[in-house]
Amino acid sequence: MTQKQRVEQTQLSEEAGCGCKEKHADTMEKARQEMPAVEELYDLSELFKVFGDTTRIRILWALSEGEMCVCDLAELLEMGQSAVSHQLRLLRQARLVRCRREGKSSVYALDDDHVRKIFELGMSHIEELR
Amino acid sequence: MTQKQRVEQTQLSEEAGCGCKEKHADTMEKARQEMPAVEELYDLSELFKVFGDTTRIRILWALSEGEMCVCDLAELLEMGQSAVSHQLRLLRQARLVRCRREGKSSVYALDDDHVRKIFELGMSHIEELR
DNA sequence: TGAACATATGAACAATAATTCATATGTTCA
DNA sequence: TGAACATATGAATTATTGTTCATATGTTCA
Repeated sequence: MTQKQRVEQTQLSEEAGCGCKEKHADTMEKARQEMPAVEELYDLSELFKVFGDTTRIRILWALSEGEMCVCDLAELLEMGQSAVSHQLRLLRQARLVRCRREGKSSVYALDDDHVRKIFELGMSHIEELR
Repeated sequence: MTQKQRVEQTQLSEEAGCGCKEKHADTMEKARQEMPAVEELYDLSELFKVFGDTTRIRILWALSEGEMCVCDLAELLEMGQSAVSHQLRLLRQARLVRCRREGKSSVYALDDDHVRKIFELGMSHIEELR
C-alpha cells in the first residue's frame, strides 16, 4: 500500500464515507436524533454486561427459584465462596439482587422482575437458532 | 482459556456449607432440577455479552432506525471502519444483524425482533433506578 | 486490466474483568 | 471475651475482550 493510500484510509472517519450517503441519509439523520445519550447507552451496556457472564447467570437463575445464602450458592454452583461473593457484589450494584443479614448468613434474593423477563427473551432468541 | 472451561475448573467448595442447609434445602433442590444445562446458560451469557458493550449497543440502536452500511455506521458513531467491522462480525455471529452486499458496500440490518424488546426491558430497569 | 473504493480480518497491544489467596469484618454462642 | 463460622474485600494473577495497524478480499468503473 502506498503512503498516499494509507493517509487517506485514516481510522477516524471524519472524511466523506461511501456513496450510500444519499441512500441512507434519512436513516442516519433519524438515528442521530433518536439515539439515546451516550451516557444512557453506557448504563444499558453495563447492565447487560452483568448478564454476560456464566457465573452470574447461574446465580441469578438459582435465585429465581428462591432466596439463598452465599454458601448455598457456592455449594450449588460448585464454586469458591470468594468468587461467589465477588459476583454477588456486582449483582447488588446493578440492583438485580438484594440481601439481608440473617444471623451469620447473608440471604440473597432477586430484586427485580425484569430478570426473569430478560432471561425469557434471551432464551427465546437462542432457541430460535437451534 | 474460555469462560466455560474456567467454570468447570473453579475451585470446589468441598465443605459442608452453613447452617441454612435445612432452611434452603427445598430451594436448592428445586434449583438443581430446574436449572438449565450449563451449556445452555453459557449460550445465554454469550448472547448478553454481545449486548454488554457500548459500541455494539450503539450499532444496534442505530440499525433499529433502518439499514446502513459500514461507513455510515463508522461516520455516525465516530469510530474507525475496522473497529465497526469487527463488532459487526460479533453481531452477525450472534444472529442479531444480517448483511447483504450492495455494490461496494455491505448493508447491515437488524435480524431479530428480540433486540428491541431486550432494549426496552433493559431501559426500564435502568430508568427505575434513577 | 488496474486504480480506487468499501469491507473484512489476523496479529499486536491495551484495557477490562474473573478468580484465587489471604485476611478483614460481622455474628453467634459457650 | 474468645473460638468458630459466614461473608466481604484488596491485591495479585490470569484470562478475555476491544481497538488499532497493516493488509487482504471483493466490487466498480474507466
